[in-house]
Amino acid sequence: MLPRRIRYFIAVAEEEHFGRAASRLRIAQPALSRQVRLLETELGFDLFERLPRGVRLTPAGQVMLTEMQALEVQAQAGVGRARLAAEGRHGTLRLGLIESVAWQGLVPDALREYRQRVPDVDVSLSTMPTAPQLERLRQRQLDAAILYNPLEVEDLVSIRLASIPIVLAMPEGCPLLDLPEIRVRDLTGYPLIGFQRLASPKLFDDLNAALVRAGGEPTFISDPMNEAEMLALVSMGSGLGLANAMQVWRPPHGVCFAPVADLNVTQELHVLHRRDEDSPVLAEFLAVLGEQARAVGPEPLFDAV
Amino acid sequence: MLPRRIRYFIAVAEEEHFGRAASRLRIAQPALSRQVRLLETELGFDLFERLPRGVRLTPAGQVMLTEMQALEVQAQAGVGRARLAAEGRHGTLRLGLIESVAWQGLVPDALREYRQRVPDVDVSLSTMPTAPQLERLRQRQLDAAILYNPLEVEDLVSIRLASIPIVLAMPEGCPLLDLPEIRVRDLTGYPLIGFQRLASPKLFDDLNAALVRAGGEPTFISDPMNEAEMLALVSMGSGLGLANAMQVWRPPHGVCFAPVADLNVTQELHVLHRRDEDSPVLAEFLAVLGEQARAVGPEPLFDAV
DNA sequence: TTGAATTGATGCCAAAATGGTATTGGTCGC
DNA sequence: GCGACCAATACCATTTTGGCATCAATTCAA
Repeated sequence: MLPRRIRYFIAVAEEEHFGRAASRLRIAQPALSRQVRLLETELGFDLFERLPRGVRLTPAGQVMLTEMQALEVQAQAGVGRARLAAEGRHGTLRLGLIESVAWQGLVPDALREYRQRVPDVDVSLSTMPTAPQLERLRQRQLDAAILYNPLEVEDLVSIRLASIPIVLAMPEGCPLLDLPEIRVRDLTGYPLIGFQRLASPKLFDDLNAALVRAGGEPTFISDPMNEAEMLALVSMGSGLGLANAMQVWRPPHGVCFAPVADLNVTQELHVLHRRDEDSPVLAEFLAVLGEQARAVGPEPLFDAV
Repeated sequence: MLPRRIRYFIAVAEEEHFGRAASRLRIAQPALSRQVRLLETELGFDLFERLPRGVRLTPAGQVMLTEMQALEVQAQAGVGRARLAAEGRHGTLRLGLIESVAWQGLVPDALREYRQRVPDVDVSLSTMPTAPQLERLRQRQLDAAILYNPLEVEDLVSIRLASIPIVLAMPEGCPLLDLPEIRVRDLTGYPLIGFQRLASPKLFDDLNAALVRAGGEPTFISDPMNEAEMLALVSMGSGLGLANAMQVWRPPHGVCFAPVADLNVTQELHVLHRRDEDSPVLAEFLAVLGEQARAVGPEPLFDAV
């Protein structure tokens, strides 16, 4: 990865002998002689002293040799790093995700496995809501996004990773906790804390449909901006909430979770990336994520609750 | 000073556009296209993503760009240093010298001036006796040697720098110090400390001849190995010594120096180098030495005593 | 002292690499 | 759909590089 003439110079300088250098380079001696002469002409100063018998490096030649040998090493290393990047074993993976998925389970497991497999890749994590993730993904500020229920992402590739069930969030001491099994009907009479449809339209609609179908009569008493706010209200005893099962791993103080037997609503965890993105760094990450998703199974968190 | 294809790659990567890169490189676009393709084939991985409109660097290409830009800088710098060396403004000057000449006067002045003039040259000083200096000079372990009265150096170039007078070394309180002028005859009766002829044959012979000619009757009482040992004996009050005037600048404790008016013996300070040595680093150093020698004059140290 | 051996340089031609012009194929914007 | 844009391809010219034979200078040995 150095110019031919420089490689030739290094060979002659190391051998201090045109003949030996030529055979080492597998070219004829006159050709080598000429290339070195041309290099000297190009540089404007001599690299070798021509002695009656053999050659010797000039002081400038000695400096040149040292410098060019160092350059060769750096060139090799540089190409090596580029090759690692081409193989996905070096580079940067910019990953956006919903905060709660990073706590436990599939995503952190996959990240741990990925870092172990390709330790030279820098993984940059940014937790943010769905909309900003999609925006940054399209703007090439992220390489992949992990979020729930993606909508209007025909321009992106979306891979389903897992179904995360919806669980009931109750304040401590809630009578429902004593039931062997909670069903939708049991919720009748309790105030329910909802959320703005805008925050997650599909979940909102799924929940409403499921609650009605199961014979419940949901009474939503407020609509906080996000899941954390909702859980805060639950914790204050304002009512019950329906939350993503991932919250189980970091229950807010004074909040208990339990599955609702006949509420068959899930959030679909997806990983998304640009359709034109073919980086091996990303490909490897997607592969690891896929393996982990298959290993964990389709509904990993129900049992854990 | 990088392979053509690498330079081309850098241009295209920086422009992210083959047409612009081609005109910047003053070649036609198809030629550039082909060279980049060939580079990719050679490397075994792609550097650019070909989009319907324009190109974009792959992750490997981005790494490659960074690496190759750094390489270009290092290559430039390396050739620059070699060029400096060719102009004598960079490199290494390995100088051997007799310890005492480095203390004051011509040699340190010249070194100071030289370092100021060509600050990029590393000067390596080794103080050693005459014989090892000549040996190492011939073995190319030194570039120049500064010593007294060189003999049998027909294979080397020898340039006379200065005549250093011989002065009388006396212990403190010596009665001779009260004389307005010391002459050889005054030394009669004092024990004289000599030195082994082998250490400096010419000085030994010169001194003997001069002492006899001036009517003295030298009585040598011992023959130490070198000047430092001799001065130590003088300091102990064992007798008087005849020393190189350079010693004046670092008088051993309890030793006083004075010229001997009618002892017209000098040591000739020479700089020597190999006959085949044409390094600009050396040439510049010799020039500085020559200037300093002319500036200081033929017998600089007599006045200083 | 002479002749063989060694070593790098030179002359000449062949091969390979590189460059230029014309053109194609694909996509975008109007 | 038409023109503009952009890179790729085809084909030929030019430049660079390589090989072979030979030379020139010097060394070494007989």
